[in-house]
Amino acid sequence: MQERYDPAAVEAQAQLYWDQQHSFEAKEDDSREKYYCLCMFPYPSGRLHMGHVRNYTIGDVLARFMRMNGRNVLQPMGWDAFGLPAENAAIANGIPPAKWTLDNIAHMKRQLKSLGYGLDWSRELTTCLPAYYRWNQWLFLRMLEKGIAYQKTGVVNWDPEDKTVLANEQVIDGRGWRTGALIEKREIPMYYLKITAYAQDLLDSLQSMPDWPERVRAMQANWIGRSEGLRVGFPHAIGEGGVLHAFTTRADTIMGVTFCAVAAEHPLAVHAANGNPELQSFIEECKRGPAVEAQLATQEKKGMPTGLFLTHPISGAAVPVWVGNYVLMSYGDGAVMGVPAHDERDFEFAKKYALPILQVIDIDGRRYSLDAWQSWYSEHGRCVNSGRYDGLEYEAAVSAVAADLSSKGLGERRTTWRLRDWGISRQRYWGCPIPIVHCKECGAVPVPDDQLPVILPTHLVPDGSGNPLAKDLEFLDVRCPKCGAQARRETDTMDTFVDSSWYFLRFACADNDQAMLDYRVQYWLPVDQYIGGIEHAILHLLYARFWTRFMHDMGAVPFKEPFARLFTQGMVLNEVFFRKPASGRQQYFNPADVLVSVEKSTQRRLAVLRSDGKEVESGGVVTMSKSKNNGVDPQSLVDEFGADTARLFMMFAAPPEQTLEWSDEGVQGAYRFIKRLWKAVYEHVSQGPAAALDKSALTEPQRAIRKQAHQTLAKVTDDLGRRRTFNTAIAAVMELLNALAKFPQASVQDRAVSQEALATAVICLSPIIPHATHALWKGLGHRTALIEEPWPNVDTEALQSSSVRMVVQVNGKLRGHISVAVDASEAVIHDSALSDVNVRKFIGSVGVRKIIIVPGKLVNIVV
RNA sequence: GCCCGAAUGGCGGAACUGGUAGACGCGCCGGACUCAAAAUCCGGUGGUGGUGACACCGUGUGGGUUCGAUUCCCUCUUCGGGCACCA
Repeated sequence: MQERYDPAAVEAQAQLYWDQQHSFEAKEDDSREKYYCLCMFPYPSGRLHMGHVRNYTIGDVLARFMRMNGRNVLQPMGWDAFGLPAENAAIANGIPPAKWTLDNIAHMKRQLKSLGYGLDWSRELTTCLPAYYRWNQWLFLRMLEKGIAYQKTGVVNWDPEDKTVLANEQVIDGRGWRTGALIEKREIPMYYLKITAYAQDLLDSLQSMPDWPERVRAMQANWIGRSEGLRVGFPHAIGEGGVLHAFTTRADTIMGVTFCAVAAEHPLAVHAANGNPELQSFIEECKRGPAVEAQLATQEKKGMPTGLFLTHPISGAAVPVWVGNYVLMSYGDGAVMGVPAHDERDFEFAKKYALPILQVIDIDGRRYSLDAWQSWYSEHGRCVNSGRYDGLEYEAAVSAVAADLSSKGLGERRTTWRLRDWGISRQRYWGCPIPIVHCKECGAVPVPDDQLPVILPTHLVPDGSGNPLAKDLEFLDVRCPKCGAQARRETDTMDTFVDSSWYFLRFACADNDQAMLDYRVQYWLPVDQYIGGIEHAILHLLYARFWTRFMHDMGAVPFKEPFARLFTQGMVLNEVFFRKPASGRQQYFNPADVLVSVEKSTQRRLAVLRSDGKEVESGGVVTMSKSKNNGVDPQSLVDEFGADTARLFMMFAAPPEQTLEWSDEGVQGAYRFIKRLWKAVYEHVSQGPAAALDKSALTEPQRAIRKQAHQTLAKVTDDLGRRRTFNTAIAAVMELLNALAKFPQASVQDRAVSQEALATAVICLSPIIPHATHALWKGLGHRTALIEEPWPNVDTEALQSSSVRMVVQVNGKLRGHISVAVDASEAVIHDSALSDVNVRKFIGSVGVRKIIIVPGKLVNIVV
């Protein structure tokens, strides 16, 4: 073998071998247990970023590990190729999104290959090609048939200058990102998918998904947000009279209602605004407000009285109606009953507008003060000032109120969900066309299956002024499928989350051009291990679970949950640097181009741009992203040190589930380690072949090394297979190598033990640094390729030892160590611990009160 | 604002089920090799006190449970992720 570690040569050779052997092309084989290992497919933004390298290395380590454990592994890859960035690039450079996207894919595919991932490229899929997206359209039509897809109006961000719809991301401080124009909200017709029809099932199933992280299940459960309460009716004589409905989970506080607040879009608000210009302009202001929930929740709470009154359903008192900018039309009935005494938001609102606050819940006679909100105000307690409900506890009060309201026809128990239906219409070019034709006579007509796919033209170049599809006559002009009259194609495209909601199914049969899915889905699915960033914990994963349920209900797949086991990797973060010009867009600078220093006198951190030496602002440490320009290009690592070093460093830097703040200090250490391993093997084999191991004739140091080798194997097996802490697995192998470096190579059995230990180290690292270990395995004299090697078993005999070292504590503080026989009795351990000089010093003349023994570990003497 | 996480040496992190805090790596310091440097190898490295054995302090803050808490409970702070049209 070569003396010098040459990553470029070693990696090219290993990759060539895998290619020639078709090592990663997965074949269905009923006699073998399958393992479908899937990483979230990338958006082809141009180049791989560190998040990709982290994601795909985790996946590859698991895939290779499971392969060595005998599983028939499928690890596919594809491209989430529709989306906004392609249009932005088109606007900036005048290149059609199709060309930009496909070029990016070609480059990123080369990068993935250079990293040595064991991917089955024969199943590659690309969502922006008709071969894939035709099935989006086909399934959308099935959803229409079942009433799961339907049309209603939705609100979008409208840039009046560019006359275009903007994504939330393109709205900065209420203004369009390109024009700086004030953004308006517009209501337009859109298609929705009825995910709420599955709300209960999506929630319930979370209970029986033990192999999903607890935190992801908690986030999804909260997102679905089931809440049980009462839908209360407030009768009124406004207009032709009627009932205003408001949902509450706190019917026990109903006697504390001093106002009701409705959303700006609510019919009562609209009614009141008629002939009330002041209210009209307030409603307009609310409508201009933010569309994003985070901004909505943090904005100042404002309201205005409508001058209208409702009747309290129990007391009959008059209740004023207000319009509140914090009331969401999309939740419940778009109205809330205001109980300022026991709801923090209502309290704040009532104080601001001098509305009465009436305490109706008491907890242990605590003193209620109107001065400031206290957290106990919203806790469950006993009704007071509530007439016939006085003295009732929460449950009893809610039941009593429910019964009374129900008898009056003014209330019913109701389950409400936070989850809303999924709006999939996008007024954008670079997405999957929604297969609908608009006919003057027939209305919205679904495109018949035999006319699918509706092909997206690929030559258009968006210029920022609206969807180019809407100006493309060749696309627009169409005959109505029903009546044959001149008609117009729908120009909205689908949300890209549609594409990613079923791609994992398609990998089973990506080559089938006759059907969306086929029999192979039954062999490969569900996905055994899904791996992706924690940022997808809710939306993508919930949409995929919903989509799979629909397909299950139409009999297309035999399961409801697509991902048996989920692993969420932490984000890769880096500092953000920017300058904000007096006008125009914020400009971001890559951290590589920024010099950070600390001023000695003031301890102030100073960041300057290398090119002009002038200061830039720091925007904190956040996820690496193209839009914030704080990414680090992993290609530079691969170019300088090779793929194995990049992989090893990424896996060693932090446990995969944890957030990783980028720093490339330590890359050298990873490289150095591979070189040391290489050198250790080289020096070992250059003395000729090692003799066979004779386990019965080992010296104490030889036994010790053997023990450590097998302990390492046991730890790595557990760390890779169960704990998924690749950093500690690597550390264990490093320790083994450190021990081996101090181990003499004098005798024949020394060399035999070394041979075994080195082979163990190489095998243990092979899922992580597959190229170098591929070469080292051959170097160690093996004829077969490492990729075909089964994962070894631990020799439990090697782990045996006769004595054990125990810690001795006095009152929980470490005071000494003892070494006793493994099977020593408690009495022997006592005597041994009490005879330690230092221990005796701390016991002194005080009597021993208690002795606690943790077998094999520790003795604690309590005095 | 709401939901979900996280916080340990100069830095990344380890301590898996409540039982030796700081494994492993980086950096730094000292040494070897070298004309010199790089590379490599050897030794040291939480803080304070002590020549030393060793002692005391120490896991974001404040409290609690326990023989024993980085680990469990409560409080607060800071940071990260998500909030439905970025993907």
